[in-house]
Amino acid sequence: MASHFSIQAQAGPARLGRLHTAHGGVETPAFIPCGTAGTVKAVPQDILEDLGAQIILGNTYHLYLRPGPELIRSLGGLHKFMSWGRTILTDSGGFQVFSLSGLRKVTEEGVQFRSHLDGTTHLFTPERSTEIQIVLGADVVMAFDECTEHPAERSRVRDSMEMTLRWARRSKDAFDRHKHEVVWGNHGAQVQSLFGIVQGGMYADLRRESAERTVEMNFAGYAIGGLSVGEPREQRVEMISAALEILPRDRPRYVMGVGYPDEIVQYASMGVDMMDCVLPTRAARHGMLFTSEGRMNIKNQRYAQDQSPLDPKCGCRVCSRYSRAYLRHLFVSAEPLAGVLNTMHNLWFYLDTMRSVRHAIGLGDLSGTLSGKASLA
RNA sequence: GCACAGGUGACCGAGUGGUUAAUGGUAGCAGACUGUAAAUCUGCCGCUCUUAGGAGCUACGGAGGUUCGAAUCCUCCCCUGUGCA
Repeated sequence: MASHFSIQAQAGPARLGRLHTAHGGVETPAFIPCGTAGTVKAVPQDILEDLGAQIILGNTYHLYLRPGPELIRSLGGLHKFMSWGRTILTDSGGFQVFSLSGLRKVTEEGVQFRSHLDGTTHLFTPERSTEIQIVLGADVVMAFDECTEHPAERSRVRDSMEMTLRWARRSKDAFDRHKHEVVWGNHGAQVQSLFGIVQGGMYADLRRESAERTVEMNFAGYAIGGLSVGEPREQRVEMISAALEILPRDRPRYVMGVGYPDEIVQYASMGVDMMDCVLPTRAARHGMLFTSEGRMNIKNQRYAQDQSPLDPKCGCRVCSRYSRAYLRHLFVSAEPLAGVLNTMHNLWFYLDTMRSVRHAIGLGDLSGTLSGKASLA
């Protein structure tokens, strides 16, 4: 059996749902912390569980380069390797086609990367990416796509989109071909599922077409990719709307790489079920914290003697125990604990925001959630 | 006391006649961060004015001097380090 998705309540276009995988349920709308290299940076797995993360994201490209899929397979798969018993979604490496643009060459066959670690050359194809993700043991496998750069001419976006569609087909074929080859632990059955990815740049009609043609391939879920690449927010919303028009309502819909707290609330209210973003974790390590009052930079001089918690309205372990003055001290002193505590807070803020969103959808009214939890940029 | 070596902006440390308010670091102040090449990157960082461009002032231990022009050359003095007495 493959993982499946069920919807429990709706509030307008927003849905309260549950994604079932071999590693437990994921209540949606869900925020997915990014754990690129087999770790959500700065946070131990047990704390991640305490924060309420039900799913995390791993990255095929990074784990492939180091420590390598065969090593992870030999150690029992990514879940066991990193001691994470809940759901894992792996990104295919498609985003690295974008972010490592100076280190790769794209052809129809796939993408040739020069490793950012040691300069060696590696070929990623839809087949290879899919196989690696299967070997890693990801619960949700992402199709290998090209995250198109922005801005881009329409013809360039169309070509890129067409290639992503062909790569989606190849990913799907590879997935169907291999998915019974790997049997993990006590589950006794292969229970991974594959999501397709909608592209189409900043052209709404291309977004719709990409969605239609991706849906024709019948994936377990659908992602909307190629966003948060420098476009204005209104445009992003427009592209998400265009794709959501087409994507089936009975499958999970996942917007990749977003966003600020108020953004994820907004997208959830539009009917998006899953979102991931490095922002809360990266920003935390850089001293930027999200609070009910907006964002704050903990390194600011004005917090040097501030004995109050980061966010008086926050229920997280960091806010209930440590002062702004102490957190500032840790950050300014470059103490590793600064990154740990800051990340714990930011992730709690995101995950708690999603809990509020789910609660509101359950009550049938999302109206208060946006303003109540939003941390404006 | 003698001999070397030095004294540069908050600190460390380049510069050895003009393009030098003075390279780089550090510290400080602020900003950015969206499927993580990110515990990273960017800006500011002598003082006073200015709407911008900019203007004025002060500054390379101290005091003199040479020169059109000195952190840079000369003289004397003060101080620091090392070595010898």
